[in-house]
Amino acid sequence: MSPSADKPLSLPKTYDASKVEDAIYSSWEKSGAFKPQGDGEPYCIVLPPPNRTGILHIGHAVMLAIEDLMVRFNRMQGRKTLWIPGTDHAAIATQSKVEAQLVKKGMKNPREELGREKLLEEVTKFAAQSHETITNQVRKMGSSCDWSQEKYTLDEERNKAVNRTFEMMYEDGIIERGDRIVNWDPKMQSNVSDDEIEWIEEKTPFYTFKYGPFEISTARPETKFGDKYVVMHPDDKRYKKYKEGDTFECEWLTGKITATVIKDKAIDMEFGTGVMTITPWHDTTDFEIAERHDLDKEQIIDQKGKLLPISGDFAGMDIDVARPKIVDLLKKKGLLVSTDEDYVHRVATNYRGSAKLEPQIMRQWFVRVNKPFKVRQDTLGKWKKGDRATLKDLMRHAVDSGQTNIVPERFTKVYFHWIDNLRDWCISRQIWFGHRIPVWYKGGDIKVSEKSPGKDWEQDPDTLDTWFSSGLWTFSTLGWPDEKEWKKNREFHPTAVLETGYDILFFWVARMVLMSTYVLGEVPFKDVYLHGLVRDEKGRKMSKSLGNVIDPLDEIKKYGTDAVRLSLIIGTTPGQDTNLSESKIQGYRNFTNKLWNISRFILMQIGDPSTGSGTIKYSLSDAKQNQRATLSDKWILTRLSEVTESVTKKIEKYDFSSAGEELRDFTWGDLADWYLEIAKVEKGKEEMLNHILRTILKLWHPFMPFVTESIWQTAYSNGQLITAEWPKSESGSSKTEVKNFELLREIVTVIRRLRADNGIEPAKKLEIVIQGADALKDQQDNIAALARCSKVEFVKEIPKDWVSSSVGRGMVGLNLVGAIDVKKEKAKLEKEIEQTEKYLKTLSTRLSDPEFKKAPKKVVDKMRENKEEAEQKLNALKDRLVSL
RNA sequence: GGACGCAUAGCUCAGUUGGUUAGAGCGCACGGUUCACAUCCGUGAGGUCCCAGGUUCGAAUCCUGGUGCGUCCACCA
Repeated sequence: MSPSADKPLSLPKTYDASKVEDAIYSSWEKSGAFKPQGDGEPYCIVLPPPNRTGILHIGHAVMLAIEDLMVRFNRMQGRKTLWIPGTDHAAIATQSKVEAQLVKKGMKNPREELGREKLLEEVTKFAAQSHETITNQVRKMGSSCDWSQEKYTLDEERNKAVNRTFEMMYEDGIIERGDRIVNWDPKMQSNVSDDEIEWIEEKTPFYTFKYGPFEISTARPETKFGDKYVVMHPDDKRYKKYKEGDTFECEWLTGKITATVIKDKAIDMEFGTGVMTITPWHDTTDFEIAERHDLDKEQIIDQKGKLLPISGDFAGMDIDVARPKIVDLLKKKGLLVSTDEDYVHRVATNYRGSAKLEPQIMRQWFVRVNKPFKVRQDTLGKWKKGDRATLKDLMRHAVDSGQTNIVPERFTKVYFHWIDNLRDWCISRQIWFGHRIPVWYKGGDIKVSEKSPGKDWEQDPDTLDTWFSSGLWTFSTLGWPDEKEWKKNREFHPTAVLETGYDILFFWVARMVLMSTYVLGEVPFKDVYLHGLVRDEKGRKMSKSLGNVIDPLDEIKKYGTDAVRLSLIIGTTPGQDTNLSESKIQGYRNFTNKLWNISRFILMQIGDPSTGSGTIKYSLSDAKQNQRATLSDKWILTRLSEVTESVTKKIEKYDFSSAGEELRDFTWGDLADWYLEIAKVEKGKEEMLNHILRTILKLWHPFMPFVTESIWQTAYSNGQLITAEWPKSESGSSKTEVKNFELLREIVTVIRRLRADNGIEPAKKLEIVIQGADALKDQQDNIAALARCSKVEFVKEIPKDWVSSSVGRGMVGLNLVGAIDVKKEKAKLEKEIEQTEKYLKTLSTRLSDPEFKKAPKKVVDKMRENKEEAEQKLNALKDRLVSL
């Protein structure tokens, strides 16, 4: 019972996370607990690979906290659990970061100065360093992933997967090369995909010029050199007299030109004059118009952002420099009609570097999303092998058929909308870091092959979009296309869930669906769980410039990993952005310490927990144990069982926040504040306490792996908590006991309030009497201890000169001899009577309404019960008032 | 222009098929240190559930309209 003198517990008063976390982590890793074990149902998550560009940020921390929670939960439930870690080479991001570093060191143009091989060496070196940093940080978060299976998006095996997929798609005709308009980044010297565009608002002068008989407006006069088509809407009455194909002479930038009238529905009649000239080489819409009408396309701006000879005197000039000069020229020619200085439009920038993008027509590789091909497998359900479908069809079907489920559900709509608007995916990039396109050229011949087909063949210099390899991630990490590896891991695919931020739903999630359904005929994951963005306490995005960035590693150092994890899980809902403040983390640090002290108290109560009587399970269905159990035991066991069941269900439903909150309320509000207080009075609870402690440590483990494991290993010498069995809820519950215990709590609270209201110091012991709670007659000692009273008595009527208050169906009285103010006491009672009467009235009207019969029985019963209780309470109050 | 989300206590947010007199954490006020924990304990104050209609016996919850904030997509000559 008492702390055993011969084996003093070495638990300090305060939990110090920084002292134990690293050791615990490496003990887990060494023990092999992170590896899939047993022959339970397979459960697999692939870690969204962090980029090898820098350090772990708060978004990663959310991801790791949630994924580790799911993984630990499933592992403890006996599933054969595998969490595969890895990193992403993040092609453009990484190469441009290294280039920027080299420029900072004094290099002018790293690509020219170093050449392909040397630059790649530099980038690879940097990526290796980043890898060390980032994986150590992933460990710091407590992530229980199987490091022996770590993968890299750019390693040899993943390259095989990429090449194999490329070959398949090329064979099926859905990878094609073509001259099309792409988003060219003049700074990066590469194109980027539509999804990588970030639109930024910009105020630019908006000029209106005379163009023959028309007026046209533009914010970009520097692109207008080759313009020789004037386009209007076919239904525009203002320009009825002009017919498609009409030509006219007009004075323009480089002198007289012949322009042609084109009619196209892409024109917005409301905008500007309803007429525009087009620059097909440098504008997506214009390009499409030109394609429709088979018009000439001319390049005006080169790939470095300088004007070409077509611009005459401006040739070689930077576009920003040329623009005002071009306007001057047109003004001198008398062609400038007006200038709107307040015009705001949106310009396309690269979301990774915020450089302005310049559309260009270039020869690139594309994945055709709308082109039908012969489906390779029957496994998707909708198609037989050989049926024709498009990649879009596959992507839509995966979610439509319920094979993949998105949480929260509303993102399903967003997903479908994205697919509907999806254009062909440009996959070639003009950078060197990444998977080289497995295509070889010799004269006019093209061959797709991993290795050189022979002498004089030259490989395509470009690399693939980083998302091409990321798209394969769920199965390339499991060994595909290597037959042996893939066979070994086949059981883990489709993976259970893909957990990531909603901001990369399009970039990544959708592309994984595309790749997996195409290559394997199988969805990549059963569920998608999307978490929200973490913002600062005012709801602003975290950014270096605002100085509001919360670095998870700093917080871990200060408050411990468990506190950081809880702060990211509790109070957040899927798909919803959350605000995080340091004080929130502090609050959860307090809670970890509370749990520590709860455990410390229990361990001191029960002495040596690992020996004891040997019985650790405590069950109400065991008659012997049931007989010995007190009211508080039955209450806490029932609650524990309820909480176990509810928390399990909530985690299964991805409702982590609510699960954590419920556990916290139970641990702090029920266990610590009530049961442990009673345990100080009622003795002989060793087995109970042991059972409760073991259960809550297990329940908390997925949320707070470190503190729980630390306590577990201090208390129980055999085994680790990480691989312990998840608790099961009991079938037997004691509803009456729960109710009675709640009444006990209410009585104690009422007494505490009475004391506070009457200014009685807590140290002063008092006599109390209770009227009408006979079920609690054996609880005098507990009530006395909890409410700090010297004597508790059950009576028929409360003495006149005692202060009182209603509780449940009865009254509680407190001996304040002589101090009672009858007038005040009466007023208090009258007010309470009034409130109760009002409440009764609403209940009565509702109950007597014949229509109320429509309500479910449960509701009606509950309301009847409430009414009865209120009536008894009213009687008690009235009696008391009379007696005064 | 299209779609989505949010609006509940001073702050951050729960509130799961509509059903007790709407909740938590933080903050605030008051009281408390021997005996697990001051990273603690106890008590309390604080709400027109954004507004207006509607459906219903019953609405924070469902419907319609509006206001404010935010996000995504498309377009911007």
